[in-house]
Amino acid sequence: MAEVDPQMPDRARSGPATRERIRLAARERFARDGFERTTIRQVAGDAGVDPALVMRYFGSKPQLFAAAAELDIRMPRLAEVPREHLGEVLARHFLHRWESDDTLQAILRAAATNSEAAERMRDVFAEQLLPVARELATDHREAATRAALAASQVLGMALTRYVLRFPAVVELGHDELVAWIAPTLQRYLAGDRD
Amino acid sequence: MAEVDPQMPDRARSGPATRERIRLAARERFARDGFERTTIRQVAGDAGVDPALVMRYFGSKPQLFAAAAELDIRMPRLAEVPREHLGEVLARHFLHRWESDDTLQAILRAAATNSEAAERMRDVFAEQLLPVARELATDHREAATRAALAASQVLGMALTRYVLRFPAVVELGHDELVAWIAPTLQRYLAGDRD
DNA sequence: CATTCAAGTCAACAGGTGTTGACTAGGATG
DNA sequence: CATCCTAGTCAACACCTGTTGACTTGAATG
Repeated sequence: MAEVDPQMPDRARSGPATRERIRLAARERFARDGFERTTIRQVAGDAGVDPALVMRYFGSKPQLFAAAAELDIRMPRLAEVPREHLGEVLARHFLHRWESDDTLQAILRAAATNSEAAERMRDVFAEQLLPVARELATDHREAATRAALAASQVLGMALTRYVLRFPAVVELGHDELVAWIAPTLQRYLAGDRD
Repeated sequence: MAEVDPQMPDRARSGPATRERIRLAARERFARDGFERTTIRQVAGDAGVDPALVMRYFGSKPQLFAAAAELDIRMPRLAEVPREHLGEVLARHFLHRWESDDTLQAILRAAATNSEAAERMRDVFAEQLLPVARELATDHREAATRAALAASQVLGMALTRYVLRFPAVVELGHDELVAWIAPTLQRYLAGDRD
């Protein structure tokens, strides 16, 4: 039977737990420094572990990134949202999503130089926005265009706020940012062209 | 007196010319691969030159990047543009600007991991859009917000089109793209909040 | 022709990288 | 107690990086 706190020297010697500690440390580094500037030795150091253990658990640096960038796409219930408020709900959702953890920042920073990360970013937005656009526009091609345009504004906001850190964007509160951006998303997804 | 074509073995042995060749090769690499993945040896190879010569001319890799990312900010005459067409003129200007050479792509890719490049990107947009916003909004703080929001859409477009290569954005022609984005810029710079 | 000075090359350095394989703890099980 | 398997460490590998200093080339000048 397993003892309760059998006076562990420093930390429990549990496989899955350290694996998760490594994964989170990697996510933070990738989010802050991007793919190439993040080193296995740094991640190992942050997790209090030998670099070889990182390799043992994840196989290679790209695989470590893939694991660190895993994302569960939680979209809000949009069926019950009135069509004219879709832009607002989406703007608020994405803002919260980008700030609740640093997975998306990690993917974005890495995507600038890593084509796998770029592909993952495309997939994320295809899964999140395409269904919404398809429900509003019957034409598939037009729906894809509208979803991508909405993505361009969401990503532009994320880029200027979290990566390039434009002061004027960083200083805006959630409500202000939503007030500015929601109408843009609304028009891209459901509006006319002007 | 200088001979005209004195049967050069391969290329003229001119300092400034090779320096410029190196600078352009570096710009291309930085635009394609970002800062860290670009190596001095690659740039030297592209320019048909020894790596040591790159160092001799530019001093260090960051200084090489700074030289490669030099940009002359050519803004169109905006004084004679009717206020209600500002968005359209700007959208078209930026689209052309991003595609006429790869300097901005180089800065954008590098900016994801390099804080100097991020600062340069902030400066570029401060110089380009702030004056426009200031002419339309008397309040300096509001002008800065409006300029930054316009920047977020321009950069979001550039990111999805040139870096992440969202198919739906890549496939759009200039006119279509302008038709979609111009109203957004117009509203950010000169419109109400909704 | 001899000199000179810029243009350019060569070979090496010191340090950091991802990755590997052999080794060592350490707690549960027989 | 002996065994066994997982968790973890150690030391090294091969390679690539930015950067340096000594050297060579080559064309113009005196």
